[in-house]
Amino acid sequence: MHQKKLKLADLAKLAGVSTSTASRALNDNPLIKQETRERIQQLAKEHNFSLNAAASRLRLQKTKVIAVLINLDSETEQSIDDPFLLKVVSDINLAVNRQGYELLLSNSFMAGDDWHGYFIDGRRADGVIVVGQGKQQALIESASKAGMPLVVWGDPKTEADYVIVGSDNYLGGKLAADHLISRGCKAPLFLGEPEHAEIGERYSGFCAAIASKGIEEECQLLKIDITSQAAYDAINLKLRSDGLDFDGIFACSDMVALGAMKALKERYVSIPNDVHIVGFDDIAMADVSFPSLTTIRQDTKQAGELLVNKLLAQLDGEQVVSSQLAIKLVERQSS
Amino acid sequence: MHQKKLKLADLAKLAGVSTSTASRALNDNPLIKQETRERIQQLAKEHNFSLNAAASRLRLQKTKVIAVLINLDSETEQSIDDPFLLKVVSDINLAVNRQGYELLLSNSFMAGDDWHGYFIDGRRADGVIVVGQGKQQALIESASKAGMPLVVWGDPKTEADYVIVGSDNYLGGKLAADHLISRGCKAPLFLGEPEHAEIGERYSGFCAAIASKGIEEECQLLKIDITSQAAYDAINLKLRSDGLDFDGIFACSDMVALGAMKALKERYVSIPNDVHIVGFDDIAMADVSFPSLTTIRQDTKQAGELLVNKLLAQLDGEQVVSSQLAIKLVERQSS
DNA sequence: GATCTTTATGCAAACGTTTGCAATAGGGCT
DNA sequence: AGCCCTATTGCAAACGTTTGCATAAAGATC
Repeated sequence: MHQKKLKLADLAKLAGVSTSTASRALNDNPLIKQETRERIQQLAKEHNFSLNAAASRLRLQKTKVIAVLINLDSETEQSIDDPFLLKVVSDINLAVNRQGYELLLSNSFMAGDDWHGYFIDGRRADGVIVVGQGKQQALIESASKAGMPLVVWGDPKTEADYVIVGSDNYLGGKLAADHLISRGCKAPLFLGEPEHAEIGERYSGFCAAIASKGIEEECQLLKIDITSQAAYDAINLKLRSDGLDFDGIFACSDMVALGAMKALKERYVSIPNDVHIVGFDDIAMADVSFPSLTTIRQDTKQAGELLVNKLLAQLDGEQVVSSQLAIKLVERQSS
Repeated sequence: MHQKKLKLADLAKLAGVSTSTASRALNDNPLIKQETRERIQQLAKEHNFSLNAAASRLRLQKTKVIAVLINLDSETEQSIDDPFLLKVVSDINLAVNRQGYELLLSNSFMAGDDWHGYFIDGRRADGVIVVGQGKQQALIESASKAGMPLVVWGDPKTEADYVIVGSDNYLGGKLAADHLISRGCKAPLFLGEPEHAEIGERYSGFCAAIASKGIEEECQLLKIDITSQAAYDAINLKLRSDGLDFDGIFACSDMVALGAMKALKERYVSIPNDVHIVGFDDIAMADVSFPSLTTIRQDTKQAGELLVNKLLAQLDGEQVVSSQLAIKLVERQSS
């Protein structure tokens, strides 16, 4: 078993100095003689000493913690299933750590209605990153109004008085449409729910590109949930009722694209000969599927870093604005 | 902006009681008259009051936090890519929350070498759940020896003096092999690295079933990393050098299976006619791939709950032992 | 040698809870 | 009236840091 926990005072006694000196030494305060500092740090290491974070946070009124708030499906309280969002969280985690902060993984269930109260007043975190397309606009709004340091992963073009980081969804939609057209598509189909802000932008970009080629007559929109199952079902249904009246698909996410692909393949629709498909996200699966999936890549690593940096800048009192990540078309076999 | 943060003393003053009464009231302590309790709780709600978690933790010597330690690839410091592990984390999150605890998402990079010191002495968490096949056996061992409350996601058959929760990998391997054989496979191939504990068990179960049918002569093992890319490359290479000298694959994970499937499809090997495939995990993609993937389902929801419950039991001083989760063969088109 | 800097350290208060113990009031009983 | 018992509340200490201010020692300047 473990020996009794050392407190700073014990360490100080061991070193023959006062607690204040020990504290300053561990924090590398230049007020303390270099030599003393090193001696105490060495001693701390030998004894596996660690500061009590609770005490430290109480005294400093800072936690060195960033909370990541994942919007759960409020109906089912389901955990997130979309691999893309989980990847974003994972990359945020790394970025947070690189800055010496810790990551509190939370969700709408824990945080309740008063996010500022829970996280900030409750001294659980210094700031919050919100991830995931929730219907929680109102809660975000009011937390932001209450002065909670906050950055949101979403569509950066959205008008809001809080900071948003996200991809250039409009351009993504445009690129996807241009690509489909360049492949000879005459009757492209958009698969997704444009009411959702990010997807709405993708749809706008998509439509703009389509319109500029004058083929908007033949362009269709199929509103579905952002899951592969929904895409699979929707495409199946559509093929049964309308037949194959489209020759290209732009799916609002890779998971959606893969669901659609499966439905098509089951009915022996050839990809990309009969239907060209473009997805969005570039999750790992996009490269592994057969045929591999052409898609618009979102840079999650950069996203994580940007989200964190902007939040920390806010904590430093800087004025911060929303910003947009570059996206990139990755051509593969499906188109 | 936000009004100045209320402290418990302020709330007490507003209610016309002492701090101690207010504290007890908020914690629903029966020492306080029911009516007073309700009045104070009501008042707290009205003023969006929340207790300072730092102060509370300092006083209580408890954090009500559980840390989840994800073993990063120590070489590349890459974030996790495997959708299955991320799903496990996500389900742990829910289970943790349901118990009224919070989740600190951490990794080997932050925790350093002295996990007990960092998490427990540092009062960052009350206990730790380790996820992910790290080479960190030694660190786990010593943290456990130091008395750190700990549960590990891994292979529960492994001899260890800490508590492990995981699926019945041996049985999973057996089921997979039996299934392949029942489909007429005569020359099955195992895809994965048996040095890894969990995969080793799957391989043992697989071999046992194969041997009982007397076809071990034709059985092959292809050692690869647990990524779809590695599987894709390995199968490609094998087809080129040996030709198609197997008629079934048991992949150590779904991602691996999907990588293998892609390589086969590109060479027009028919699935399941020429080669039957069984994966492991049952990630969302297994159902969406084409053909959909037969696989051994691991129950991540139950895993999350079991991991958390066992950890909390340890915190309550109970004696806890490793345990095994039931798995299930999910038959789909690939076999 | 007296005064002023500079350098290095220690003292003690404060951060906001929780809780053992003491205190008070009210009621029932003899 | 005196006593005990119960129900409810308050006082004050403690959790382990960090930091403004005071102090002490040593060197620099006149």
